[in-house]
Amino acid sequence: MDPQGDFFERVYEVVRQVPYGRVTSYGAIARYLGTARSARVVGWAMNQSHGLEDLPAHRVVNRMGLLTGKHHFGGTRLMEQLLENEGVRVSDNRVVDFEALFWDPAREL
DNA sequence: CGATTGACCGAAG
DNA sequence: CCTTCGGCCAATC
Repeated sequence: MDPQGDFFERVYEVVRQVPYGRVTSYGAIARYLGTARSARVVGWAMNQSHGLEDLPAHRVVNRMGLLTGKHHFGGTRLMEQLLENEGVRVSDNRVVDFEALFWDPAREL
């Protein structure tokens, strides 16, 4: 049961390495993995990550800091609550001070 | 097997 | 400044 191989696994691994109270973007992960132009595939990997509790998908947002994936969190504000629970303030589906909270694996790692 | 979509990003008009 | 288009990879129809 691993049709995608280790690609998705790498994505999950990076997301797991995201520090507490920080957020990253799909493109940042894609760039770190070498699939810079395939940020969409990273999004697909997240789609598979629904059953993964160890995957803080709520810390993954798009490059504008928009909680684009919040619709996939069960149709609730769980994603925003999780973020605010970590001290990340969310205003209208957008991470407040996103630039300061942005964690780039290719830069920090 | 061909066409469409998707939790994106970047450039161009 | 805002809108539109293209690209890139994988999964689903």
